[in-house]
Amino acid sequence: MAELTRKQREIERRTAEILRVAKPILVHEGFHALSMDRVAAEMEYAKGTIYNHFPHKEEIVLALAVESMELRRKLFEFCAAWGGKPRSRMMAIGTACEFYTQHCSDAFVIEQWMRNHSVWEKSSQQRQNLVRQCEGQCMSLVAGVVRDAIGQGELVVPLGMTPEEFVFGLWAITFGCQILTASSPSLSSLGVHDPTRAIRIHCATLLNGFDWQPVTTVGPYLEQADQMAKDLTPRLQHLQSQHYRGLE
Amino acid sequence: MAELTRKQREIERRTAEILRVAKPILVHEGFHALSMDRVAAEMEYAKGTIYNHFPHKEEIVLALAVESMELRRKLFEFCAAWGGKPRSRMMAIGTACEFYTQHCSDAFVIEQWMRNHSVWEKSSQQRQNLVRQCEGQCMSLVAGVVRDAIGQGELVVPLGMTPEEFVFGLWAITFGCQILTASSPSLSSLGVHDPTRAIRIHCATLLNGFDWQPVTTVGPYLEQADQMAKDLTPRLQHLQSQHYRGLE
DNA sequence: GTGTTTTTTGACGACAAGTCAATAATTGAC
DNA sequence: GTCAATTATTGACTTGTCGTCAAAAAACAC
Repeated sequence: MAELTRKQREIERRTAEILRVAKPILVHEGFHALSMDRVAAEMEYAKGTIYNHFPHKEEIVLALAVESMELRRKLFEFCAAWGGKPRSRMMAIGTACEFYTQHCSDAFVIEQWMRNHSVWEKSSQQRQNLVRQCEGQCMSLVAGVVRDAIGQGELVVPLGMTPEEFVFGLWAITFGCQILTASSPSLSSLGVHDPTRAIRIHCATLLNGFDWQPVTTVGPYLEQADQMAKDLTPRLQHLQSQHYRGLE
Repeated sequence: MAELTRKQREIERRTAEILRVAKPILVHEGFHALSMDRVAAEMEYAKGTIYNHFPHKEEIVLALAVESMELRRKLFEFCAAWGGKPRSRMMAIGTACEFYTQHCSDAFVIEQWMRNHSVWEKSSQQRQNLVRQCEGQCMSLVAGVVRDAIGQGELVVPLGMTPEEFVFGLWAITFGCQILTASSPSLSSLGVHDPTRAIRIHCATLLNGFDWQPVTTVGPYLEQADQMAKDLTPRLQHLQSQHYRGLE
């Protein structure tokens, strides 16, 4: 039994090593540059050995995506419990999203590859479920904050909308902003000079529109957001480094 | 000169034919299934001939994307001029977005492929510019509606935000919703049962949050949106069929 | 009709995915 | 310690695609 575990561990160690080698290739050179031959060559193993770990490169991408999503969930977990009122906890989650995009850019890029049709549909049900599970946990965390707000009488969600559908709006706006920023290099030439600031304003206005108490006007809100980013950044960085240390 | 034009036309006719053949492959079977060999075989030409028209398949995708973006612009042009007050014109544009995603799903899928890193970066500057130009025109149309609202005193955009940054928020939320809907087949299991309705509510609430006059409560807004979709759909369908007829 | 230019063709080299029979290493029974 | 059985590793091989290019065919000019 102990034998089996040692072997098991060795295999897992090498699986992790494959991911470590594959990650910078995927992130910096793109999916097409990530070839099994190249991973094998860089690790000084034969190609067949890599195929013993992953049936195709799409599966490597999804394995990396699971890592990324788990980091995201960690950040969300931390922020969902941060501060006092639900509304400021929601704001903290927004800060986590900004942090993730800006400071965990590898993870963010990997998440985009994961959402690629051809990558997703080729990958195993099992890893798809892991991703979905993480996604569900992130959703639950944020919806939990919304539920708290409703429970405390600070928010009324209109017209039979579920808390999850409420969250979906915020998810769509932050996600959309990030994808557009990443895929439209010329946003500034379109007249959008500071997308992050714009989205902060939109989020604040949206929550005010729902009359989520305490309602905060945009000016003070932006200052609060800056302050919160300053407070949270070192703690999130700590979580991030913990996460990657845990994977070695 | 007339000779040259005839030849020119023949070349263009075949270029269009290539796109006609490539489109269903890309839309229904994905980018990897779209190979030059296959296009050549289906057209009963040699591969080299296809390469005379497009230097690689990424360029085919971008050519299709230009078609798609032009259709989008047409729909936007029509809707930006529809109805009376700026706020209802903005609503019409929202309806156009829904129409585009639901009834021009080919075009919508193509747009997603176009935003793929590896596709975009490989395509020619020239076609990238055509896409950007269309994107810019769409942005201008929508920002124009915002400018009208500001000019008529019905909207105040806060804190030195440009109208384009205002539009960016709406773009992000609709775009984000569409991508998430397309790439998360399990939205419903996350508790999001009617993403379109949710986004309609969010958009209405957001505009109300900005105090864009006339402020409409969510209930009547949803009814209005349904009515507008009913009124606009046949007209948009007409534009759509015109568009594709124009390409033959 | 003939020489020139343009277009089309498909064989070819390069490269990556994924397979698998042969080879090497590990294990555990005795 | 030996050896048969099991397990892991290897890299040559098949298949398929990209993108090129010299040769063949077609179109054209005169």
